[in-house]
Parts: sequence; structure tokens; C-alpha cells
Amino acid sequence: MQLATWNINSLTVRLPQVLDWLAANPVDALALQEIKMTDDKFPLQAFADAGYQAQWFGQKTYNGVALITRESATDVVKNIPGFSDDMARVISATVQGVRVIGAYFPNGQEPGSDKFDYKMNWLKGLRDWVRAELAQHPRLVLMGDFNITFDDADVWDPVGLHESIHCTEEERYHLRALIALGLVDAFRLFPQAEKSYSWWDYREFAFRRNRGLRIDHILVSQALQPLVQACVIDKSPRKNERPSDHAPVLLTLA
DNA sequence: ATGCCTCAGCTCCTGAGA
Repeated sequence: MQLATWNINSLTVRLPQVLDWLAANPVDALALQEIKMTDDKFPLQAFADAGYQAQWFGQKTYNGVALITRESATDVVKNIPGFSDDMARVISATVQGVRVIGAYFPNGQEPGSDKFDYKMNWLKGLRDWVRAELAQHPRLVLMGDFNITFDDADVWDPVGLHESIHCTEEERYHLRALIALGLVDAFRLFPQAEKSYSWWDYREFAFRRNRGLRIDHILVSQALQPLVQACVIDKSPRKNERPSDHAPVLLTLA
């Protein structure tokens, strides 16, 4: 079984790239973030023609998430039950016996801002809910655009970006608290190239210079960990003419 | 400090992203 996550920064712009990627990587489930469209605009037929089903949770202009699956997704839940939110950030469902949560974590803008406070509250709300989800569904994957680096190895310039957004101790505390629920960072289960990132700024030729951050993650529960066979960041979509600023992350389960 | 780039929309500028 293969699962993947990809922040595509507008599904309207990137739909052909997503379909190309699925043709080359026929995963069982693909979590998309920042589809940036209302629900009525979702291109269900295009995915159906490619042999996929879909669940989606959109909104106008910003955010929006989807789960693209080969087999049917059941028990679909949108956003975080018990956490009131006017943004479409989370969609979860059971796919082939695995509880899959796809999430677009808040950006946070900068420490001390209202958006940062929202991010901290959202992270607490997510954690309380995931704790209960894990109790219900031991076979669980939490994946998406976390907008948080684990440590300096995930940062191209840890000195220059010390305590800046995505790199603060406060954000990393929340990320470790998710891990403490009984999840593991699948990417670090394997030897990886140094300076492996999943996001690069569109500006200043950041991708060409590999000035990036690893902020897109796949966390797997302890029950699934023995089944993890590989976890890679796929930089190949960056070859497209108008790529997303994020690369997909791909997980292979036995 | 700002622009550098990209996208959506109350579109020829602005807000947001990260």
C-alpha cells in the first residue's frame, strides 16, 4: 500500500500535474492541501477518469484539502471535531483499513502574531483529537503540510532562521507532542540525503540553490511502523513548468 | 526593512503564503 501527501498550491492550476503524478505513482491514497477552490469546483470527473475516487473539503481562495483514493474512503470527517474553525484544513477517512488524516496546518506568519496564536490553539485541538483517534484506530497515518520543522536538519539555514516561523521551539514542542501520542516520523526511519527538504520559496532561485525546509510530513502509528518499507520526497514534479512550491512525500507500507 | 515569486479575487493591486 502506498500513501502520499502533496501541497499543490491551487488544484485549478496543478490538476494536470497531479494527474500526471498519479499516473506515474499509482498510490492508494493521496492527501492534497491548498486546493484553493470551493466544493462545487472540485474536478471529480477528472479523478474518476483516472481511476480514482475523491473526498474533498474546500473553501474560497485559501486552504482546502482532499483525499484521492483508489478504493472507497469511509467514515469521512472534515476538520477537527470539537475545535471550531472557519478554515478548511483537515479531512480524514478510513482507506483499506488505515485511518488516514490529511491536514494543512496553519502557517502562523510570525511568532507573537494573532495567526501564530491561532496556530498554537489549532495544534492543541489537533493533538487532543488525534489522541482519541489513535485509541479508536490503532492503524493511523497523519500526513500533510505541517508547516513545522522537526529540528535543524530540516532547515537550510538553521542559524539565519533560528526561532523564525516553522522553526520555533514552541512549534517544535507541539510537533514532538504529536509524536509522543505514539506516532513516528516515517521519513527518518530511513537513511536520507543531507539537506532533504519538501518546500522551497518561489523567490531567489531557492529550489536551484536547495534553500528549503522539510515541513511536509508523514507520521505513522506504532501499529503501522513495522509495515513501513520506504518514505521519500519526490522532487520530480519540480521539473514542471509551473511547479508547486512543495514536493510530494510518498510512503510505502507492506 | 523590503523585494524577490505565485495564486485568487471585490483582478492592473492586495492579502497570504512560508
